[in-house]
This record gives sequence, structure tokens and C-alpha cells, in this order.
Amino acid sequence: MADPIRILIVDDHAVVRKGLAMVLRLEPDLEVVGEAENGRVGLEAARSLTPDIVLVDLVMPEMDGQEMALTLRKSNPLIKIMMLTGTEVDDRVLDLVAAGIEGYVLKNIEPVELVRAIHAVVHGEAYLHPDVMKKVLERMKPQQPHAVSLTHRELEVLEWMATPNTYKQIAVQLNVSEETIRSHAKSILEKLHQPNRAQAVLAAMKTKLIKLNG
Amino acid sequence: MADPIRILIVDDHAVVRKGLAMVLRLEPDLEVVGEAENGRVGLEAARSLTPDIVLVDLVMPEMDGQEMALTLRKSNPLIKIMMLTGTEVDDRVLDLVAAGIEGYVLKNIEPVELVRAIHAVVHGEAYLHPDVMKKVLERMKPQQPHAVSLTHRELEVLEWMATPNTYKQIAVQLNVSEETIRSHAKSILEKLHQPNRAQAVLAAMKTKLIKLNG
DNA sequence: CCGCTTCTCCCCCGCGCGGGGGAGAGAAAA
DNA sequence: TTTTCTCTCCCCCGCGCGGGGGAGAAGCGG
Repeated sequence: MADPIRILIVDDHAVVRKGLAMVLRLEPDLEVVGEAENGRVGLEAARSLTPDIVLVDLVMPEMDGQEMALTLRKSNPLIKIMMLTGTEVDDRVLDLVAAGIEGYVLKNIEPVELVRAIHAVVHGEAYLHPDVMKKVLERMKPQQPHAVSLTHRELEVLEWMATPNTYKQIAVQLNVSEETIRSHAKSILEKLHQPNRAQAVLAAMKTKLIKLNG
Repeated sequence: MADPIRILIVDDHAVVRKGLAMVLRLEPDLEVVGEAENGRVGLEAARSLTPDIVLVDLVMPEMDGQEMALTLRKSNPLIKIMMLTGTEVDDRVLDLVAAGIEGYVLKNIEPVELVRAIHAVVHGEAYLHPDVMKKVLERMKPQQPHAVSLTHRELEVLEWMATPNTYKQIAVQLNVSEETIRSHAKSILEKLHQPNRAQAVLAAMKTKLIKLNG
């Protein structure tokens, strides 16, 4: 094996950076060439160091992993990107996967597995954590079945239905007739199989169709 | 300074354990005497090693940090406990603080600050991360002012108001007259300062007065 | 004993809203 | 081009519900 794999670590947690570096330095064919504490610094480091792969934490101050990854992907597409995240699989994964980010691992990954993942990604394979893969597949499939497809307008009205406004007041807000709002509301109740406005809003919240701003 | 502070690290992420250990070993008066990958193992280790302080991750498989902390607090109250958590301040903090856990830091803490926190806790002080302290204070204050005190019966009716049932149907369920339910509902809306049933239910959910069973 | 709270029940009124119709314009798909 | 979907708007009806009253019984604490 010739040149070692050059690695850049981007994470705002100092202990995570040190821990990753320690684990990776145990491997003779891996070389940690730099560390950065946020996306902005990481972007500069990646461009000057031109590592083979960057390990990027998803949540960071100033510039998060998503923004950094997407930016780096455009400017330096040859640099591989491995996203690191907590135990929860963020919805942003889907955008990242769609953008062609090849690696996605949770922080509780076993060191040996992480090393394996790095090798895989550097050699052009994609490495997705099982949970991530599951989430991606979930989001791919249930498009067709019965995911209760509200139109854009209906979704907009539904969000207003979660406020104290009456239909008349919502109509004023959206610059349409009250009858139009009532018409949309009727469609919404029918599609969601709910008996009234209150239950429709509750059901929508449970299924993450809308979220409450508190 | 005589004996070093004996530390046990409990975290399911190997890289975090190594990172913490590395950072802490740089301090001459700190000694990492053990590591454990979950609460169950951590509990055994704590009892056999009797460290001065345990650093415990909140989220772990098998037995999480909360359960381990509460159990250890009962069996070995002299061992100090420092909870570690991600960037999000979990609601479980409040229970832990109430149980007398003296330390609570986020994982993005600076190494120097972590060392300071360990010293503080070992010497009998409490060390709460600013965000945690904020959360605790938030939850403490709104107790007294006027935490919207609904009667038991009103709370019961409020929970029914979150269902598709009409007042008449709720009345049947609770074996009282419809007028009684309407009367309670009026009091509830007034106390919660909400214009209608739907908003009352939403407001109640936001303030954790009731929870949705989905 | 008297005041206060809680739970119960009753009346009336008017509006919000759910359910049933129908219809036209424009865009997108077949 | 014809059909289908989406958004818009209209009518009528009846019930659910919010808001305004009042009242009696039971229990608690001063």
C-alpha cells in the first residue's frame, strides 16, 4: 500500500476530534492531516489541504455540516465526504444523499467499522449506516401508497387551521373568499378522515404534516 | 495536592470515551480509572472501582444515563455524577437535577471548562451548563405565578376535549349532563385564555398539560 | 357559622363550522 | 383535443360550540 489516506476532521466538539484522531492514527494507512471546529474553517482547510476525505459533523456553529458538505461538493467534487451525526437520523440526510454525499455514519459507530467505512468511501463506494439506509428507503417507498397527498394550497390552509383564526379571518389573510377557505377545509377533512377542524390539526401534527411553532 | 481525582467514564461512543480520556489524562491531578459502554456495565464498574466521580452519557443502550445515575445515587451517594449530553437540553435534566445530580455539561464543552467542572463537582459544588441552568430556572419560575391551575375534573374534561367526541358524547362517557361538560369547558377556555376548543387543546399540548397518545 | 371552591345542572342566543349540493377558469395530463 | 386536477366562489341547512346569565349541594378552612 503506497500513500496513506489523508483525512480532515471537522467537528465542534474538541473531545470528539481528539477521539477520532486517536482512533484513526492507530491505523498505519490513515493520516489525519488537519482538524477544524466548524464548517467555515473546515471549508478553508479542505481547500488548502486537499485531503482524500473529510469527516464532517452535521451540527456545528457558524456553518453546519450540511452547508459545508454541499459547498465542498460543488467546489472540490473529488474530495470524499463522510457525515458524522448523533444517534438520531436527521431528515437532512435525505438532501445530502440526494446531493451525492457518499458516507453517513452515526457517532456510536465502532472504531473498526469507521475505518472500514473510510476505506469504502475512499475507494468510491457509498457507506450508509443501516438506520440511514432504512430512512432513505422509507422515504423512497411511501411516495406512492397512500401518504395523504394534500395540495400546496390545502397544506397552507391546514397550517392556518391550527391558529385561532376563523375561516373568515383566514380568508382575509390569504386574500380569497371565505367560501374558498371553507371549500379547502372540506377537502382537508375528507382527505385526513377527520370529523372536525380540531381533530384534523391534531392528526396533522401527529403525522408531522405540520408542526407547532412553540 | 495529594491523591488525584479518580474518574470513571461511561459512554457508548468509543471515540468519545477515548477523547475524554485523552483530554483528562493531560491533567496531572486527574486519573481515569475505568471506562464503560453502557449504564449496566457502568454501574458495576462504579461499585467496584468507587471512583470520586463518574462522567455519564445520557443516551446509551441497555441502561441509559438517567437510570444509571438515579440507581447509583441511591446505592453510592458519595460518588459524584456528571451527566454528559448532546447539544439539545433534554427534559430529563429536570428529574436529574431534582434527584441531586450535581453536574450537567454538554458534549461541546471546552476541555479546560470540563476540567474546571470536574473540580467544582468533586469539591461539592454544583456545575450546570448555562443552557441547563436556564431550562431549570424556566421550569422553576412558572410554578408560582399562575401556572393555570385547572381542577382535576377540568383536566379530565380537557383530555376528552382532545378527542373527536362532542360535548354530549363526553358527557355520556363521564356519566354527567352535557351542560356540566359545557360548564367545565367554559371554565377551561377562560383559564387557558383560549378562544375555542381547538386552540385550548393545542395550548395544553404545548405547555405539556396534556400529551397526545400517538 | 360563614365564605370559598368544586362539581353539578339549567336557560338563551348567535355564530362558527361540517356536510350537502353546484360551477367556472386555467393548467396539466391523457 | 378532451379529460382531469386545482383553485376559486356560491347556496342552504343544522348542529356544535362559545358566551352570557343563574343555582343548588358538598366539602374545606377561617
